[in-house]
Amino acid sequence: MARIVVPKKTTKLQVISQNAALLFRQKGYSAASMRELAELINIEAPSLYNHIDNKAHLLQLICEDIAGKFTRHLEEVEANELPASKKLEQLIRFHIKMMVTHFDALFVANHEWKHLPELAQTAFLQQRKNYENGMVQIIKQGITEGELKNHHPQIAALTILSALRGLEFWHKYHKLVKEKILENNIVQQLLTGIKK
Amino acid sequence: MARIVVPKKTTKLQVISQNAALLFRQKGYSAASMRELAELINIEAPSLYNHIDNKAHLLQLICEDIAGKFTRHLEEVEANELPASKKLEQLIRFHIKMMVTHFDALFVANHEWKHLPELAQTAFLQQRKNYENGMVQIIKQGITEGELKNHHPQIAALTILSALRGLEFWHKYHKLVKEKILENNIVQQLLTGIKK
DNA sequence: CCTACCGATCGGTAGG
DNA sequence: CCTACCGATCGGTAGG
Repeated sequence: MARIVVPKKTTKLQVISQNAALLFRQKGYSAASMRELAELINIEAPSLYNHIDNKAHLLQLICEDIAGKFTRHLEEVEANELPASKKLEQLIRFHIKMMVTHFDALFVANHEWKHLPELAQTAFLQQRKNYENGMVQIIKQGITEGELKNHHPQIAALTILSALRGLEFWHKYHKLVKEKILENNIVQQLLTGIKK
Repeated sequence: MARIVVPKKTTKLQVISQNAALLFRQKGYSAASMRELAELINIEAPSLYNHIDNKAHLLQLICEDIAGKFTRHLEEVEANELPASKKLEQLIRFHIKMMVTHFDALFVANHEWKHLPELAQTAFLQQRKNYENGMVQIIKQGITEGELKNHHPQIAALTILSALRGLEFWHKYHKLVKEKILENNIVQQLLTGIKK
């Protein structure tokens, strides 16, 4: 039997949504026009609608992709039996990796989800909430096991998550500071603080 | 001579810009229309232009006000001779206070500054950069004096600032968790970390 | 502060 | 994938 090779083809829809992520990040979802997007990929604006339903549909693709990646990673982390601090470290490093490899889409998901249609927005926020809850559980585990300080677990999770969400402007330091150094500094600071 | 009493009058411009901050936060600058804004304060849209030059001018007022408040506070903190950790604590607590008292405007300044006209945007980013540099200097001072860990000062400053910028979704917890408890948790976590 | 209104631009459709 | 085009909405002005 012949080996079936599935070529890793980039579909037109993928090209469109990648360029949409770039454009939405640069100008914001509302200020970005479908005509600009079309120009980026050298077609006329109406041709976009052979691949997508409407503008919001594009935003939905971007946000769902990002949410799915984080959700799946959390599940992987939860599946392993590790100390809480190790799990947190894995989550933190994944955030940094995503910021480097999926900068535009992650930025858009973080900033433009308010413009999602109602159903998609509800689903997106639910996944976000689940992710947050997962981190809270890990922190509770760490407190129970005596590894972490007895902080308010939800505040602790939100503080870490908001620090990571702010990773955006670390993107430009990515060229100035070696990535691993950046990553290790952030991990260390979020886990053990800055004070001696 | 008669005592001159200056009444603390809220000008129409202030009413407009407060409502603009609310609207820009809720819908984003680009998606918010001047007609909606006018409706919020029960006048017709063209009447807005008796008080402002244009839509961008409103965004400018909001961002400049926020930037000015942070800049002045930093200068106050720098003027006192205190250990670096105390200075950082003051900055952190001020951020939290601003998030509670100027939520809309701070949110808009953080999220919508990209839509500022070029000159205003340059000035805004310069003030932000100065603020960041001020925090870096404080961290360097703390390292020199042996009080803080020898972290990369700029990464440390950006990590703290991005955590604080994410304060947005703590706004809703403000009713659930007592403000001082929230504040103390955040200060402690950012300074000393979560790990035992 | 209002009415009346304008030019520009938008997302999207029809039809091929 | 294109040309031709539409209805809606936008920021803003004129004139009082």
